[in-house]
Amino acid sequence: MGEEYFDLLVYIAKEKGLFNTLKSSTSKIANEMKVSQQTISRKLRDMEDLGLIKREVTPNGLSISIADGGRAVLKKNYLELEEIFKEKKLVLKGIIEKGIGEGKYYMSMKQYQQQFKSKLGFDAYPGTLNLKVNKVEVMGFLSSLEPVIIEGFTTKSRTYGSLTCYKIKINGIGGAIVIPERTRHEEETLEIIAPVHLRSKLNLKDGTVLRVKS
Amino acid sequence: MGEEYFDLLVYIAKEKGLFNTLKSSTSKIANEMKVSQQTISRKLRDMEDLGLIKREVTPNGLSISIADGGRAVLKKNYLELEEIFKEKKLVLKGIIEKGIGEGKYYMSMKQYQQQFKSKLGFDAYPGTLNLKVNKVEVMGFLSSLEPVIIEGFTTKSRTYGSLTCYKIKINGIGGAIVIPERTRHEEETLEIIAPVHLRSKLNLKDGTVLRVKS
DNA sequence: ATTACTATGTTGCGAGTAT
DNA sequence: TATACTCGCAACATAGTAA
Repeated sequence: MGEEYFDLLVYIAKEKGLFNTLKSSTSKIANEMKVSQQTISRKLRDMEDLGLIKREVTPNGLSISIADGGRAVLKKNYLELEEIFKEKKLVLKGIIEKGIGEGKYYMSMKQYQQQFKSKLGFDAYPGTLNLKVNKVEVMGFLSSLEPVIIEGFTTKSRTYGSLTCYKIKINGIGGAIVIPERTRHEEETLEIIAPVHLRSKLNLKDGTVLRVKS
Repeated sequence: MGEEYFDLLVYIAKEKGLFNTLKSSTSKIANEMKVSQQTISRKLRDMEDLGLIKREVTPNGLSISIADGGRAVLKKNYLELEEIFKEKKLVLKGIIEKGIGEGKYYMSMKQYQQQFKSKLGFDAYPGTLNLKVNKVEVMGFLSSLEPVIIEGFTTKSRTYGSLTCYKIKINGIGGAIVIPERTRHEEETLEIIAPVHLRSKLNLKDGTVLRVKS
């Protein structure tokens, strides 16, 4: 292939862009790229043969510009990487888990409820749906969403931490993923809130596969 | 460095994104990338050692996901290429040349003038300013601009070809670069039109260096 | 079927040096 | 100074095959 020419092609393009001519020397480029002068000399000759660059040798240096072939290689790689980074995961898959009851407890606090209403736009049903998910998939899914911070508070009996929420849709119903402060990073269960009791409304059972969308 | 792992990293990321796990086999990947099974096997092991991927070997295949190091490499390359492709040359430098008179001739045709007014937004002064420029710089400059096509027409005496125009600013005055149809590709002189006589308005003389902006 | 070892090609790198 | 040879060595790729 031609993988070994890519870095040098990027170097040239970064120096003077895709269309201008770079006046330099093999030793100068070699120094900056931390390889030998001989390697740069050989690579540039090879790249010229491959139609990646145009090259003109003068007594005291080189004139290098990127040829159509080189631009094509750069663009191909750019588009591939753009595809990778611009792709945002729109659906998260998980399996319904038996709730452990804690969600119901803190969900009922009016200090949280008021913020759910004002920041998420709905009165949350007092309880959470637990969804077992793949940790890395969650990262990809959440990374494209805007976090909504629900502030914590303290009562005379205990302290309630802040919550990070992400608005989602569950079978068309607007809800949110709720991640309590200081959740273990290895956590593989997400808690989901919604204005209705999702379990009965959507007839969900433990083990059901559920897809939520952003 | 690690240039030889880049293509494989891109392959994995394209398959399943930056966060999901790819279940495949060394021979399947080798087939698709047109290298040997042994090479893929070795490279994946190396990439795991380098912290580019996470890898799990099972009796009937592999689970591969991209690690933080791999994401860093991909992102670095993405940002470099984005810089190269997103950089739009905003200024084009040239030297005022003596006009050859032809511009003035066709500029006065009302069939062109009507289109200048409707498509470029100004009545063009009947004459062009000739600017000697670097061919490759022109390509970089024009590639980021929207071409405006002025249709050709035929009179009883001759045919007037279509013109490709690019709106620009010359010292703050809105004008356009005009490239006649079938211009020689090696042409190094651009013709510029504007609503005023640029030469007198801007006190330009032959040999003056002029910068036009998009 | 897998992955990955060993042995053997092949290619790339760079020190020395010619031009 | 510059580019670009030659050539010894190291790195990479692959065929065969073990596990």
